[in-house]
Amino acid sequence: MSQLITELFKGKIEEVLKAHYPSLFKKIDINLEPTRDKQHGDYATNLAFLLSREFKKSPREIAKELLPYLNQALQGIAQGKVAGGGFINFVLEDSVLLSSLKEILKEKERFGESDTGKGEKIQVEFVSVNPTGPLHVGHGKCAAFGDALARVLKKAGFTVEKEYYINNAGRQTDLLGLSLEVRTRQILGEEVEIPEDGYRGEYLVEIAREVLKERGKDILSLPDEERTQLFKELAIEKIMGQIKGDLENFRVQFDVWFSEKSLFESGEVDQILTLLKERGYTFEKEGALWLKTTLWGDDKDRVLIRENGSPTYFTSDIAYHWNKWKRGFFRVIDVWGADHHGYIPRMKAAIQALGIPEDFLEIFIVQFVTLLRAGQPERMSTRQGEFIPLRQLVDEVGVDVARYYFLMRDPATHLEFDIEVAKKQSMDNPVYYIQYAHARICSVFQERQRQGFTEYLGEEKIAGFYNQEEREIAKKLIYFPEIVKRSAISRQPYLICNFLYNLAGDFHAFYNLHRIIDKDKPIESYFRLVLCRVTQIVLKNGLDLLGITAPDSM
RNA sequence: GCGCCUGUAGCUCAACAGGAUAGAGCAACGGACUUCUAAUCCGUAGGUUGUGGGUUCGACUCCCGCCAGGCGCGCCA
Repeated sequence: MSQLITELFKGKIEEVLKAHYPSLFKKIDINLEPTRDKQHGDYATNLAFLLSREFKKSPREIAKELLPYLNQALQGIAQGKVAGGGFINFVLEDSVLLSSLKEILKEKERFGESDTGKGEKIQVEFVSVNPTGPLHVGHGKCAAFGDALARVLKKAGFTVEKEYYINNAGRQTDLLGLSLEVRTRQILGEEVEIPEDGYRGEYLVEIAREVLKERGKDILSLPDEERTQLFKELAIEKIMGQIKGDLENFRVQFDVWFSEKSLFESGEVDQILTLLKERGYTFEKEGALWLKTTLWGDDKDRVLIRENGSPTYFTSDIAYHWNKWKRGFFRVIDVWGADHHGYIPRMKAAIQALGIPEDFLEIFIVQFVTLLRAGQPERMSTRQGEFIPLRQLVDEVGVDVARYYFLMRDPATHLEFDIEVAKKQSMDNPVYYIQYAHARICSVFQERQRQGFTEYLGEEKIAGFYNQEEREIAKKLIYFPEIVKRSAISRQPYLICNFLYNLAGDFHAFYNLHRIIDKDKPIESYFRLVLCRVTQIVLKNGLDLLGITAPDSM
């Protein structure tokens, strides 16, 4: 894989600093970034501002001093100029851009990869919805985020495992089983009511019908304990089946489906309790066993074992994270819905109570989605049985659009998702804008076929840019691996969305201004076709990271 | 009351771990298809970055106070 351009750059700048400012070179965090304004060249550094503090000289003066050395070190890569109050602006040599394009041609679908992650094992656990109902739109946002994040991390050189934690133990699942039994009885005409905290969603009626069809009504005459257990298992099995189906339909696949129940069966929950007791972080009060989470900044201590002797969800969660730790991950990332954010301090505390470094666990909170339809907000809550299933949204707008809308923003912010806008196949819709660029390129290649313009002129004919628009595209393309890297490190897949959107914009602008295939100018045409090919590769690779298709025609 | 998230153009959002004149799309207005997909492009207009202080060469960005909205504060999960 090719070296990241800014890293190459920074290495050279460091050499200069080392040679001329040896005392400072370690202290300074070189900031080199692509310029926002083309007038300022391709890359800029604020180095002189940082040095001026130490040397008590004006930044501009320092920049001027530094410039000859930098230009010498960057010979053949870029040349700099001093601008503004002390910025040093660099213009990349065309030859660097051109050779990078050739590398993209060679790397194809691998382009964008880097060794940022050094193969470190990292786990992304997401969705992990209680199997008490189908996935709704909010879960979709978690699913899109977790999945894209995993893809991005992998591209950046991490070894990634995607995991779903199945909450198949505890009181909620008991209630679920009970609710299903009630629904089944209701179908048979019995006058029974769903328990107060039970699940009232229509989906249980459906499942009840299935159960009756498959098992017959004899199921209801089984002995109490057996019957309760069976209804619980059936409910979980059916609902997990639905959830898996919904996720697959949404192009989300998991490497591991981890069962909460297994933590009890393996004795890990008991082990964790013993461990915490041994470490001296537990105490008894009011008949319950508590963990001193306040030692690590939690608001209050938390119950591990209830007065009635049963462990809380928190306890199995601790065992779960202990299990993750034992599996040798370098980091684990939990993606949680916004309603769980109050849970973060206690989980972080638990990690530390176990003696695990705090930064082992990263928790990302995904804020809610507000669905709009004709200006009417639609609310979601699994408990009340009022929600828009993910499946329904996907049926309406498609997987590509749904995924893109969920991914295009920082998940920590509230998302307004207007179904009507998303359905429009128009410029309101950024997904189509990006996909359209890809389809257009495909169509250019079809046109090439039709015109019989198929001769291969060879790399040596890639001589130089014919206009500014081509150069802009090339500049953007070579930055893709760095965007992937940044996206991975900051855990923000939406950077990929922004990048692709801008790249598509540059391509559309180029396309409208310049004829690509011109039989009278074969070398020029050939170069532009190469540029198209390379753009196509990057668009495709970027869309892959988002789990979105790159259509050949639209 | 406490905690977390959010506040940028009429609307939806950018601004890359403080950088140069705060940018896109939509909506409005005006242009570009006998030529590789007009789901596109080009242009005009639109701003006291919620508000008051502070930190510094420089603040949408960091710190403190206020205001507004969302969410959470169970021996539920």
